[in-house]
Amino acid sequence: MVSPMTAITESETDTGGSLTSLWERPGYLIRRLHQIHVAIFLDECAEYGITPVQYAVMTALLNARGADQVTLARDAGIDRTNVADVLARLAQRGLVKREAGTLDRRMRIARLTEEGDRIARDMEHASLSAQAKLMAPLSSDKRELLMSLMGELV
Amino acid sequence: MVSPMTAITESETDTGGSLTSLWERPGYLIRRLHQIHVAIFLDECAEYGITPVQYAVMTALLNARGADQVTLARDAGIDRTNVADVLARLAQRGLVKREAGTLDRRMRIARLTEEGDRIARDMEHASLSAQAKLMAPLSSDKRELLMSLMGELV
DNA sequence: CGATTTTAATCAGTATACCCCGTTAATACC
DNA sequence: GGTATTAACGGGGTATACTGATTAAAATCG
Repeated sequence: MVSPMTAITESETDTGGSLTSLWERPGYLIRRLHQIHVAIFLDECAEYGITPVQYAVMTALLNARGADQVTLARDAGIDRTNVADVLARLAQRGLVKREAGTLDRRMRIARLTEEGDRIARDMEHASLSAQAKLMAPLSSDKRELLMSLMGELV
Repeated sequence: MVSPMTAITESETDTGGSLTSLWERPGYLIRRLHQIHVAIFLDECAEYGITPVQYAVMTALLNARGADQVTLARDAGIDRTNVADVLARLAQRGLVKREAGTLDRRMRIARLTEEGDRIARDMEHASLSAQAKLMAPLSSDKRELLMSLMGELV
């Protein structure tokens, strides 16, 4: 019984043959989970004005300082073309700088600026807080279970 | 931490101190899962040219034939303003028609056309196939476990 | 060595998804 | 009655995500 309580029962709506509830399907649950996480993250990190994806890229740059866009895309789990957009936005805000590669001049190596480095580290606690809120309904056992199950699929 | 911002001459990339792996965080796993599901769905339903969200709206319309946009948004788990966009695209393709409500004339009741109804039912197997592909790495026990855990969070 | 292929990045275009604001019309409430 | 409240539309704005096509540099092969 996953019905999202639609209290509207006009004669115009016919809650007739229910095939399969949407919420018994993994895709919808995953999409909703994703929406909820983004909302929580944005709320928690509102003071920084950084989105989850931007934070992913910044964290990837923090771990491997200096990376080309393909490596960055793989590390952060983002499309290659999208990395360029995200980097452009971060660069516009002065959090990231890009230089032409010396070894391979096709590449453009992205690095965090000092401010980008500082913000990325400051946001650590906000990120952890967002995770905690997201997983709050579950016990720690269930959290680990969920993480390992999702890890198997990815 | 290693000295910040030192010129890296030889390799340009410094796989330095790893703080926390991105993939040990729930948000990244959820985002990746979402991306993977969308990709599988689009691939599986390429012949119909229907996106997951469009299919969600169509399925919601299939279960409750005739629904206003607010109800539709809640049932499908989509933003209210976005429902209008999705419905407009579906209406343009002749899969959905919208009529003014009779009981509450503020509402516009959306319904599937015959073609929309047919396509929605035809896509059932493609949707199930996409789910199967997504959850393939897990045993049926683990699938149910994952579903129930995600259900708790949503 | 020259020619082909592969790769990195960019640009253009489309679609989702969320947010804000204001407006209009109809309903519901006091 | 008048006053919220609600449903939808309109516009604009931003960010994610993908598809192509293109350019330039590198690697590979004949």
